[in-house]
Amino acid sequence: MKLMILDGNSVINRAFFGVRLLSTNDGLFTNAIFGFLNILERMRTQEKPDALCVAFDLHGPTFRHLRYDGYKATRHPMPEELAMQMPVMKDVLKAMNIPIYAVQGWEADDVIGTVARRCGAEGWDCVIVTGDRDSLQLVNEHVSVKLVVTKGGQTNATLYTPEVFEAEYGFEPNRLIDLKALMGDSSDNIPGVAGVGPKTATELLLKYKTLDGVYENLTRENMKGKLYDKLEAGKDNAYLSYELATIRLDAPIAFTPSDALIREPDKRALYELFLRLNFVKLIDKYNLRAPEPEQLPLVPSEADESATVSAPDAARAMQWLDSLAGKTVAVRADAGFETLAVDDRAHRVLLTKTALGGGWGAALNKLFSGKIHILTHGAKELIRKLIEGGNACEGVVFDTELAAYLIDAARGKYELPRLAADWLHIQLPAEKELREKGADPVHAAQAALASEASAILALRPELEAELKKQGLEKLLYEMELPLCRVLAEMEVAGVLVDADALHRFGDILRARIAACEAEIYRIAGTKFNINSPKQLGEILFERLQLPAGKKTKTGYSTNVEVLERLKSANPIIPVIMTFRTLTKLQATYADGLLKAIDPDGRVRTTFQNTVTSTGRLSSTDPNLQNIPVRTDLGAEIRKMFVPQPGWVFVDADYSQIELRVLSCMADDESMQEAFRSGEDIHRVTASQVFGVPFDDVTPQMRRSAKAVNFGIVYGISEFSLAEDIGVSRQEAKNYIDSYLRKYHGVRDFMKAVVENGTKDGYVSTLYGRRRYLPDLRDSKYMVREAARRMAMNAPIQGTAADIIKLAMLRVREALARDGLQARLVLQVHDELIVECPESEAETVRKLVAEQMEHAVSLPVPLTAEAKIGRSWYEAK
DNA sequence: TTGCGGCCT
DNA sequence: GCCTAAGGCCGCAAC
Repeated sequence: MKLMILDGNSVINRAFFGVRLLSTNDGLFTNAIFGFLNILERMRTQEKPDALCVAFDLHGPTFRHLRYDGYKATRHPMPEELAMQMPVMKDVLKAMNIPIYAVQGWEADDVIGTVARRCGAEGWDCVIVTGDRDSLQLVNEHVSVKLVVTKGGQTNATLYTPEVFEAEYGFEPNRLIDLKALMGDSSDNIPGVAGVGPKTATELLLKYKTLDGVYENLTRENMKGKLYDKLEAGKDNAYLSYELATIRLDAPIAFTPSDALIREPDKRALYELFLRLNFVKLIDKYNLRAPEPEQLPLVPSEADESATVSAPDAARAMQWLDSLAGKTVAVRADAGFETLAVDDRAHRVLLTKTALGGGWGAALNKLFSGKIHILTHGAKELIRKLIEGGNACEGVVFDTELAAYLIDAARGKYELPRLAADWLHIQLPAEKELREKGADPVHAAQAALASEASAILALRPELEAELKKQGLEKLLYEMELPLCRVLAEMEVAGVLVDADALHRFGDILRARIAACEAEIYRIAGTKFNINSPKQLGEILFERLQLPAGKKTKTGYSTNVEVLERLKSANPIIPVIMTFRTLTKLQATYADGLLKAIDPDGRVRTTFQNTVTSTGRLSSTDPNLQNIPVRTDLGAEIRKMFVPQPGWVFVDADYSQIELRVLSCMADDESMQEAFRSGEDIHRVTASQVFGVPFDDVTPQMRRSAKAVNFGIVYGISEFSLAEDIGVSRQEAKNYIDSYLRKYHGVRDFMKAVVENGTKDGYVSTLYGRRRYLPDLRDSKYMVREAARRMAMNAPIQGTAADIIKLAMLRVREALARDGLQARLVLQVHDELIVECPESEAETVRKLVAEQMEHAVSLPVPLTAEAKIGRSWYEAK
């Protein structure tokens, strides 16, 4: 039989420092618990013990402290982030039915030693899992130690048997005590013999076997040089250390190995704990069945005793909807928008196209007339579906997805089951599981949908309280929620793409690509897949013997920078670069865009409003925020984006919005003055940084200043700046230094942002949008530096994102107010594109620029330039 | 699914 | 001495 005992404090410490800090929503960090369980399970799999228990230290002095004041005096206090996890860790172990042993006044090591000895007495084997080498002294034929080591995020364990130990140390395990007695241990503040370190101590032990042996042979002949004096002087300390270093085998615990025989966990309790900790995967791993979801009343509630939900016919539905005026309901739509689950707290109703028949549209119009307060998950999507169906879309007052995004934009995912687990500690019945339980497909889907509606209702107060706590209410109610309507309209509107022109452009590209291909194969002397970085690398750096520069983790790097350096080394390089450009345009933009054109000739993107960690929008399916513009050939694509016949585009973009925002947030008088002067900002910066009169700024100086301006916004490093503008690191450093001397408000701001971010755990935009950056406290330099750059960039980028969102609301409002047909079609971070009848062009141009410029009031002017054109290319 | 490369602000 | 700019999306190759 075999027992495994874990040194709880030691293992949880390893876990804490080995796993990234993650917190649940109530501020509890969970990384150490997660890591502990990982280690526990891995060790359990490897060792297959019959019994399992954990030993912990308790607060307060031990007999060692009483024996020697200095004992562990220099020990670091446990970080608060770890301390808060300890009680929960113990709860988890209790729920797992794993016994915990701890004795006041004794260390976990002594408890472990005692347990190990009792195992031996009963004829059991014992495996000790710990991160602390001290326990190795316990190793014997019955006792082994799994030493847990965390290295670069990887946790590994080495099994120490007597043989392994002796091979490494050269003496038997319990001589470790003698070793420590001689050399001491700085981490426990065990003194040892002054002047004797690991080398001398080991040498002495190899020669004289034990501490006693050393002192029995303490003569000037045996101990050369000052060693004799050192040992002589340190004798008391050595024996004191021997005592302190000895793990006791007689701790006062009631224990026999069979007490710790492995038992089934308390599944219910463990499930609750894992939910609280967000350990969703572990719930599966430990096969913890979810408790039955709470049964909510169904409609007709008295009549329906089964778990399925029934749907009213049109007459009953309309009657019920009438009764909802002024009330609040949660609404959840299915993917096909043929069923809406509506929960008004008293009833859960399914409005289905099938049951309502011709009354479907009327029911929707009543539900979304604005008289009923609607809570939903994914308001933009819901509103888009309603607009597409030509229905009313008023009254949406809360969105659990948007709320969760504002609360923590770094999460990335905000599915309802996850929110329900996090905030309500319930597991939503999934459609799949309901089907497995025997519900027919339709009813399973409907029941799942209905429980989601109920979850929305229950989530609202929770999320609202958190929004209030974080000061995010205005952002939700006055920015994100109203913006859903605007975004939905933009998505529905789409933008016209000239498919014929795109086809013609694709044909031209195809021909040029074929020519490049032939030329590349000719020079290479063989055919290969040029699109494969692997094959291309082999051709360039092996077959053609070009000097390989950077490497990626899978092979040679073949990106533009590498190719750029090789440009003159071989004529194949420029052709490959051209090939890359052409195939990119062909695949992503010509072919890619053609695939996305709807039957009416328009392309409809999805604007994601819960994706970026800074508050920006993103665009997918297709991405219309990365249409080429930089190169002439690429910009051709923009000529294919056209207004409908008789209409024009108005394209307005903010000038230097991020730098203007920075000047305000940093309260930097010099930079603000530069913007108030109305002059070209990069030129002003150049003149100030290089200390030359404005009129003497050379194009080169302006380019450098522009790069520094960009770099500042991104959280600059001199290396990257040097790389970017092609100067020495020293020169780049000089630029940055004189920049920050001139704009010292910016310097102070950056410093403060990082400091506050580290202290608070998050940084904020002018309007209170947060970004959490726990990595600011990471122990690894690189991780911390990356977080610092994010801390410096997020408030700037995020505030600019807030401002253009407000501008979009104002533009939409003003266009409607003035009865114009003009409509927003695209947003590209600092740019708005509006499509309008030719007759409205000039009015709209002025209106859009005006609304953008006055979206917010700042100490510097915000300027927006708006142009009119017959294509995106022309209008920009 | 991951890695690379490349397009945008 | 670390190895270096923020935020995205997508196509292709290769596993």
